Amino acid sequence: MKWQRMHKARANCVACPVLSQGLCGALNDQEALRLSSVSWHRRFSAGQIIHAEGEKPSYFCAVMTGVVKLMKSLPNGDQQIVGLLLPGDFLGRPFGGDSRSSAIAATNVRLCSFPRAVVEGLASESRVVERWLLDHVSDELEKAQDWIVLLGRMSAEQRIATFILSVMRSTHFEDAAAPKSCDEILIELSLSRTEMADYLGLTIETVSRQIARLRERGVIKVGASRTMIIRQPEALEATLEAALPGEGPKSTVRI
Amino acid sequence: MKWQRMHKARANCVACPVLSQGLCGALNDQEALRLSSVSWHRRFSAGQIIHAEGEKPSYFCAVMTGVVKLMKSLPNGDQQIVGLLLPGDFLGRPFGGDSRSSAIAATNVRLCSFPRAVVEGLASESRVVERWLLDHVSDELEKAQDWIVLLGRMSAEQRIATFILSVMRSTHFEDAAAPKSCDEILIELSLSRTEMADYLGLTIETVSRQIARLRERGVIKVGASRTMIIRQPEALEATLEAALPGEGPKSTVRI
DNA sequence: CGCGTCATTGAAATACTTCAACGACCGTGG
DNA sequence: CCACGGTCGTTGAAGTATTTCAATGACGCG
Repeated sequence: MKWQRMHKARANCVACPVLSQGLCGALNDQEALRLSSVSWHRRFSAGQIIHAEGEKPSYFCAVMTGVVKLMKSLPNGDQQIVGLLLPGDFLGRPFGGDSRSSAIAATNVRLCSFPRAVVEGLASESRVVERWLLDHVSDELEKAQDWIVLLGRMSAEQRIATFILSVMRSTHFEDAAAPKSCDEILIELSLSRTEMADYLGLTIETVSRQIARLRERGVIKVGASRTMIIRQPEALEATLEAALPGEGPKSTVRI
Repeated sequence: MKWQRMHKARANCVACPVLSQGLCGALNDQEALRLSSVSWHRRFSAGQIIHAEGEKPSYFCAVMTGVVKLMKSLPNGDQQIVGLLLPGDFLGRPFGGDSRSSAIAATNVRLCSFPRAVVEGLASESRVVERWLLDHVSDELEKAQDWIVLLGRMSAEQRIATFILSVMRSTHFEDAAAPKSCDEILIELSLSRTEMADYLGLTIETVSRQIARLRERGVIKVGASRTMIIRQPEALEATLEAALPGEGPKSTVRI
């Protein structure tokens, strides 16, 4: 397995999440070589603009480490995060025009960049590349639809709980297979309070208060520098089942 | 027979919006023939379930006429519309598994249905089909991101204004080219108040009240059966520019 | 030490929801 | 034909979750 992968890519791709989870894993040797020969790495520190709204990006980027936020601004200065990119995710719309949102590093970020033309050429020639792109965009669409539900129908408490759980699951996904009894789960939020507010459609104060309430209830323990310890994951999940007590969820389909 | 059919589509495709705006327009003669030979039309009346959340749809559908709503339900019975499909749009995730939302006819609907396998086969073989799908899903993602901004950051008044404007633009798009002086624009909402509420992340009462306010201000005139006349489109647009009076939009990029 | 950013907390304001009642419309059946 | 019940939309009054405004504390850095 590992041996086979060694052929696929250059040495510095071996430990790259883009290979294990992202686009590069879908490539054959020839394609991987072609792509890696024109790729280069870029670093951005937290807060730096990777590219601005309205610009046509001249390259595609795969996220290697860190978190990238996609933001939109309103005329009054409000901002809304419309997506978060994690390692393995892709930045830039294939065959698209100007970007409709700006991409900003939420943490320190390492990107693997490829010229637009090369990726588009690869996609036009390779069935698997175009298929991977289609699947990836479809996944992003489904995530966006989940977020629409969150923003449209959830209370502040539920939004916070959802966010914490999603961060937990994205970093401790192995717990699903092996439910260790270590019920003290340490997570790193990687977002400031302001960014959480922009992501969850709340104000910074509401975010702070809801986190304080969870802390007071003993559900979480807030650590320094955007870390937190989850002591009662069930309590977080319980807030999401907003069904009325003593009554199952209404199964009536509204027409 | 065969020679006579070498034009792009069957007779009943001629006036079809899927041909002019949707997938079928991207096909060559051979592909169009292949697809149309296995397609069949279905009708749904308003409120009927086209397919349910969690099921794997066995066919893809293109919307010919009417509006389809994609909905998600919460355990407490709340619902949220996560997308609206208009004529030319496509229903069903290519190469996807179970549907993550249910599709319900919002109005009377006519669909053109194709077996999954045929569309997937076509996409695997034809570059343009897969490209069209990619572009279409990417468009849907961008629309979803715009909706995230609406749900995350807009007031009820702004949501209503945005919705009315979007309906107006989708039916009177030609006005952009030729700004006729007929400033009485008649639109058909094609959504009930309940559906508007589910779409905009509000309650039915709030929707009703906001529409009443617009009517009282003379911005719109509410007609029967989900129609309305827009008298001051500028007023609707003005509510979206929520910039503070006498002051331009803040251009400071928050980090 | 002082300064800036970020987070927390309190009190007041408000936008939206919830609860409740009523009116309009429409097909059904007497 | 009109009375009846159903759905849908409107409106009012009360309640509440969240925002807004404002002040303070914690932390890192020159």
